[in-house]
Amino acid sequence: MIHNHSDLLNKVKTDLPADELLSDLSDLFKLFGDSTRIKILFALSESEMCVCAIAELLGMNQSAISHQLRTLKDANLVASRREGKTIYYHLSDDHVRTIIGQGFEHLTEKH
Amino acid sequence: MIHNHSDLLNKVKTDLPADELLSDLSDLFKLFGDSTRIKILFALSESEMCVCAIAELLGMNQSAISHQLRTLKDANLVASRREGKTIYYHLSDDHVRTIIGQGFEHLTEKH
DNA sequence: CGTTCATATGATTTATTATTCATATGATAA
DNA sequence: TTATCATATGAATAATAAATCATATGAACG
Repeated sequence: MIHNHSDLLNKVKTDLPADELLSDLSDLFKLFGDSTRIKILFALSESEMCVCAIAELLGMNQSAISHQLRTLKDANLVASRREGKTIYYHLSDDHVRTIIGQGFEHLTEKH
Repeated sequence: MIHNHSDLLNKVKTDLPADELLSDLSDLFKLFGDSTRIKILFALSESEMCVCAIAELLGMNQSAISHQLRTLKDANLVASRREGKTIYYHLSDDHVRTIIGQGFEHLTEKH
């Protein structure tokens, strides 16, 4: 750490957002960083779905899906409505589609 | 799983990308889903930096930063060049900025 | 009511991953 | 060549989190 970069450090340090914001940001991306959740979000970007439909679509058990839906709901990425015994989930806003779309572009645009 | 949603399932199933692609997508987001890596990427979006500068900026030891840079390099999110004993890292393309920007927007646009 | 269906939840197990420590590599300069 | 500086790497530890199992909740309907 001898070699000098204090000028650069000061510059970057002032531009870097607060730790808490960066932590929130990584927490957000973490939600997209699991294949089960990405599949759920992708499915919901097509259509509102109930829990057991998602479970059947992904070939996973109901409990696992419920846990992940809870995570996504706590983060306000999805919302739900009840209709009798069934609970339907949907994306809570369009940012989810945009973020996934950007990731997709990154993957597919690479040669 | 008695209640019927096979029509919906068939529709969504055809639109859902292949498992491998969705897995790649979550792997991509996973890289942004760690606060150390997000900080590194953010810093590099300001300026090319050497390893020890990043370590000093984040208040972490050199080894931890090196390990994370390796992860980011393996995923082609960052690239490096050598100048004498020093190795400078930079973002490998603009998608990184775009993806982080989208996440940022999502966070800040919420009331 | 009690039963059934759809979903949620808590606890446990299992798997994954970030950081640390010690050491290796690789370039430079004396 | 030896010493030093900057970085990389392997192994081990520690922390986090996903899936599973068993069970709880809560609505509808006989």
